[in-house]
Amino acid sequence: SPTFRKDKLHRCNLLLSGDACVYVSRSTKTTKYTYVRLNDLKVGSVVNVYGVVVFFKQPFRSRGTDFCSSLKITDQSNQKISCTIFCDKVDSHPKIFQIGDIVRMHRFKAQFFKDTIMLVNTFGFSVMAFDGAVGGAMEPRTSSRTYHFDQDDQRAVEELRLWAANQGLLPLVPTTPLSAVQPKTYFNLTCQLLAKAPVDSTCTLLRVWDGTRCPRSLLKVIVEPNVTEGPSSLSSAKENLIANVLVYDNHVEFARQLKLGAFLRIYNLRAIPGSSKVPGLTSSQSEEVDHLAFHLHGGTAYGRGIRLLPENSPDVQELKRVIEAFEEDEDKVPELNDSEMLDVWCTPPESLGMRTDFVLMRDSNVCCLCSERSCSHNIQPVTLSELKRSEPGRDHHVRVQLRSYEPLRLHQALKLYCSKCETMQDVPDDELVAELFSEASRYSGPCTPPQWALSGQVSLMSEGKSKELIFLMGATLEETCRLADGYQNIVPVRPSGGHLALLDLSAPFLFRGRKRYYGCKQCSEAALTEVSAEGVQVIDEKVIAEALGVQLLQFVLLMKLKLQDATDTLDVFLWRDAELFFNVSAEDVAADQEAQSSICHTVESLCPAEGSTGMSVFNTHTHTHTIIFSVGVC
DNA sequence: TTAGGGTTCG
Repeated sequence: SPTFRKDKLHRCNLLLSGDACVYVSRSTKTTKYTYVRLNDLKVGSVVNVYGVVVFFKQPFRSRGTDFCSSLKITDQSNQKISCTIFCDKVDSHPKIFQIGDIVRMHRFKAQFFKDTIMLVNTFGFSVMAFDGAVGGAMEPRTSSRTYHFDQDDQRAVEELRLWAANQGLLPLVPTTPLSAVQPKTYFNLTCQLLAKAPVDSTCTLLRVWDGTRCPRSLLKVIVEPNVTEGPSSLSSAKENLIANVLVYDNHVEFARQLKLGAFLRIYNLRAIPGSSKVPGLTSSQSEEVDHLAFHLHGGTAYGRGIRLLPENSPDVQELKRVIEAFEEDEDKVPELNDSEMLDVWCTPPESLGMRTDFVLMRDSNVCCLCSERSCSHNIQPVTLSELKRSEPGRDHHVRVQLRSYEPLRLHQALKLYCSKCETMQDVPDDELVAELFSEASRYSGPCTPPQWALSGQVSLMSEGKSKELIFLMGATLEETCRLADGYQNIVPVRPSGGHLALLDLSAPFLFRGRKRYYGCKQCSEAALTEVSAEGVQVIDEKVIAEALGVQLLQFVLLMKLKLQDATDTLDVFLWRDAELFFNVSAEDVAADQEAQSSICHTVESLCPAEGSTGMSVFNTHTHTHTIIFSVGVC
């Protein structure tokens, strides 16, 4: 089509009939982009530029329909240029982490505003960001599936880094640890989110930490436990490190979307000494005077905002090291050293049997929905130290407190289990899956779909197609998910050796609504064959997995709990009966927010608040190498 | 279209 732009990706719906077949080729010829210096912008021209960020605002919701980012950049010409980006997709905005980051901007229009020239994005724009440190990672931060980045780009980034370093543009301390926060100052904080709670419609509480201890006592904000997302109580050592951050107004929406365990950078956070009134408090906070409160005021002045930092960013890696060091220190258990525990944590469960491990089940007394347990409840409780000395193969009751649990981030408790080879693995994160989709769509070539497959157009939001199976090629993860909203069964495929094949099995082989299904790499012998709907009411994941030669992986929950009584502590694993214990299915947990919240509530209700004498009774049954607990509450 | 850097209601 003449309306297609060369070297651009175009998306279109194709309606094919009969044996019609369409090949869409992508040019491998690369365009040479030209970049202009910031002192050479002509009003009205659309340009590509490189620059060092000297000021930025994270994307914020504008009064229009888009998010808006605001930057000021400079380059070797020393000209400082303001840039505005409007885009409804936050992901398309520049991912700026700190002053001194480098950006590459394509298709920005130079225009006049208040007697000065500035840049605004135009149709087809793209933005990339890079670490600004000399010798830093060259990996571009971009959401683009396909992007152009060659040696010239690398050189441009390196040159800007050197220049910026000589100009002293990189801040010496981009963020301040809690241990160095001064009262009455504004600072940037890199931290992990442990819990959050809405305070009122204009204010949300974020409980964060960075593993360092603020020498000043911190404001203790108490909100109703039932509105808190995340653990309502933590060990006192950990509690002392937690900063309560109150975020207001426009930041509330962003805060609401944050997931527990996320790594954040909060910009322009204000440390306020002394008492301050906090809405919705249930304790007499105002009497406390010598404490620091942290406020993220409303508005975007001075770049106020919050950004989610990716796990692989160097700052997050460093933060994790500090946090882990603290946790290791706190978690020292005499009978098991940390590396041993870590081994277990990362070891498939079949080898857990080689150790004295414990699996918890929830007792019928706790929750009426649970089935009756076979153990009897007139067994006298034993202490943990007695239990540890006992021979395997016996039933026990123990009266203990649940001191802590891991992982704090629920999604890490969710694992994929292969019943055939009995191995367990983490659920691949979206970033990895998206990359697999993107990889699969990059390889094109002649491809003959099997005779039984019909090619054609699909429209979104089709209902009642429970017997339909769609093989989808060349779509992104996002597109696949969107399509899965309307279709029951979607199998992503890629061309391979002239035929259709499944994607790498690290990616889900099947999407059914919000649910994703994975196959075992080791045990599957995947081949694309026709799935017969005959004799079945609904084509479900089992039918499809079997037809495709995929060994279906099962969602399971794995948690580590630390039990404590007056005599000892005991680390126990909750695995085989985790679903019964929580009264949710792991598969639902993978796709359903409500199931996730239900687990949080259960764990929190069993983890007694600091100083409480609340006790739980755990009934245990030991056999060979595993002790099974059945839990009741007294 | 929106914003167009420049501290707060809390």
